[in-house]
This record gives sequence, C-alpha cells and structure tokens, in this order.
Amino acid sequence: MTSNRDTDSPLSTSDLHAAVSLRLAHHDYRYTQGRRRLVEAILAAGQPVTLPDIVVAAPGLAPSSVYRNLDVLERSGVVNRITAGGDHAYFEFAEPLLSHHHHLVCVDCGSIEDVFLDDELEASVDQSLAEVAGRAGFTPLRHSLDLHGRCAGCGSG
Amino acid sequence: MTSNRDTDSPLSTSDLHAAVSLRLAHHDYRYTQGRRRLVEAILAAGQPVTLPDIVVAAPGLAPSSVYRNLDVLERSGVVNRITAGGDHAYFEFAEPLLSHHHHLVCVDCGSIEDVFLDDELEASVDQSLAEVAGRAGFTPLRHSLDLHGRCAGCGSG
DNA sequence: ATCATAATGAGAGTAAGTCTTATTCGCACA
DNA sequence: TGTGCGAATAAGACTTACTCTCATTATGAT
Repeated sequence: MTSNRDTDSPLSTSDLHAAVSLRLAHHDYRYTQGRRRLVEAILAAGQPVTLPDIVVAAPGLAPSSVYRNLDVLERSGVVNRITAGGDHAYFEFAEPLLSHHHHLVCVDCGSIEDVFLDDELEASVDQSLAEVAGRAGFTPLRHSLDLHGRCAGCGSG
Repeated sequence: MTSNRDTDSPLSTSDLHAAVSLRLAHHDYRYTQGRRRLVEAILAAGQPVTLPDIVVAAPGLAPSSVYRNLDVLERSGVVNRITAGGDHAYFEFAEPLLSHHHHLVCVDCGSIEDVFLDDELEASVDQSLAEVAGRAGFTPLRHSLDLHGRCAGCGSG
C-alpha cells in the first residue's frame, strides 16, 4: 500500500510516530503521552485543524498544554501553522510527514482543504521564487500557494 | 511614464483616489477625509503596512477609526489584508490598484516585501488551481503565493 | 529505585481587534 | 447658502486567542 489514510500521507502511522519522536529528540524534546495524543488527534482529523477542533476531539488534553506543544511541534518541524485570517490558526503535519500540497481557503467560513499540484508546476514556481529571492538577498525556506474563494458549502453567492 | 512611485503602482495618485472613491460609492460608502488620509498613508508607505505603522505615520487618525475603515476598504475591494502570523495584520492595495504580485515573508522579523513573477508562470498557476478547485466544487477568487524565509536583515542563521 | 530535569495544567495576564455610544460630519434638497 | 437626516467619527469598554507563571507531576538516565 502506498497510502494508509484518506489524505495523502506518505507515512504509516507507526512511521509517523517514529519520525515525530526523532525530530523531537533532535531538538532535545521528549515524546510524552500528551504530545503523542496531540499528534494522533491531528492525524485522525486528516485535514488542517484548529485548537478547538483538537480539544473537542481529545478532551483529555489541556488547552494550555496543546498550545505549548503545538509550538514545540512547530519548532521541531513536525507541524505547520497556517494563519489564514480566521479566528483560529490551523495546524497540520509539516512537509516530509505530509507530502507537499496547497490549500483551498474559504473566505466565508474559513475552512481549509488540502490540494495537490503536479511536480512540474511546483518546480517552475520554486525556480522563479528562488530568482526573485536571490535578487532581494532573501533566504528561502518554503513557499505557500493558497487559493482563496468560496467552498462548496458556502456557494458562490 | 509607466510608474510614478518606487513600488510598481499601475495608477497615478489622482487615479487611485478616483478608483477608491468609485469602489466605495459602489458599496454605498463615502470617501471621507479620514478614509482619504488612510489611503494616503498606505500609499506613502509603498509596501504592506500594519495598523501601528499607519497610526504612527498619520497621528491624526484614531485607531478605532483606522480599524473600521480598513474593514470598509477591504469590503470594497480597495485593500487586501495579509495575515502572515505575526502580531499584526498587514494591509496593502488590492489588485487592480496595485499590480498582481507576491510576498517575501520573513519568518524572523515578520516583515513583508513585494515581488513580481512573470505572466506565463502566473497563468500556469491559475490554470492548475482552477482545475483542482473545480474538482472540489470550490469557487476561486484569488491566489496567494508567498515565499517564507529570512530577509537580508535577519540573515540566514 | 532515585534523582535531576522537563512537562503538565489551571488560571492569571497580554494585547490585537471589535463593539458601543454620544457626538460630529457630509451630502441632498430647498 | 441654510437645514436635516443618516452615515462617520472617536474614546474607551469589551472580547478572546494566545502566552506566561508556578506549583505539581511525569520522564528517562544512572
């Protein structure tokens, strides 16, 4: 099997935990029970989630700890924070844990959906961005390419 | 002359005011002195600005009015809000008032710089996004393509 | 098992942004 | 050029997403 979930995750669940543990250890963080449950809540969602999403789905987790641990996971490169402008930030697994993709951001309800583009276009985008970045003395880390519009639920009106 | 400022503005200052006035009127808003001064503060900056930037540059403007009027300008399609994740949202003129471009977002200091890509790449991106959007029943409005990294001032360390 | 250190969690604290309301302004019409 | 009504203003109270504090608890190495 190449994918074990309905989202395009390149890793099995156990490989995911192993990868997370490794990244945390690399930053001198421990992979505690709370952090493991947090990772599992994000995995179970299968799409970008907000803090309330997580706390509702895993009531045992204290909000203050979830905030702190999302920060720890972000620093360790496990998770990406998506600030799309709504009330809450969204979180999802960072790149090698989840394959490279982009977002459909609904301007009405703020929901975020993952989409994938073909590699050729991605390469063109990266190359063009690298050019303009070099010109500005800017050191690139990653690009974000999001489409803003109205989701199927919110309609076009 | 094709450009009257150091940023790539497609409009002269008087044309900008005329366009803003038209857009406000189209939404039954008035182009008041305060709104005109707000537009001029954003124009003078020549790059995306935060609310503190505006209030410092134009001390006569009340923060609450600036917040409200940025909202009015956004609803009228005059201004775009950029939520890059720092403490403050950034604002700049929306598309036909400022030509289509993208951002270099510094992950350290949060600063935002405008960059331009060639039209061919933009067309490819739009086409690919339109495909995946259609597949998801999503109605596209605009895309955002930002490069996250470290600006010249913050270095690569 | 023990111990040093990191992690937890409850609640206080911070601050960006919004809402309320009395006052003022701007535009239409006379 | 006046008059009046509805929109705009501005000051500050309010909301709330998120962070900080600190006493307690869990973790992993020896």
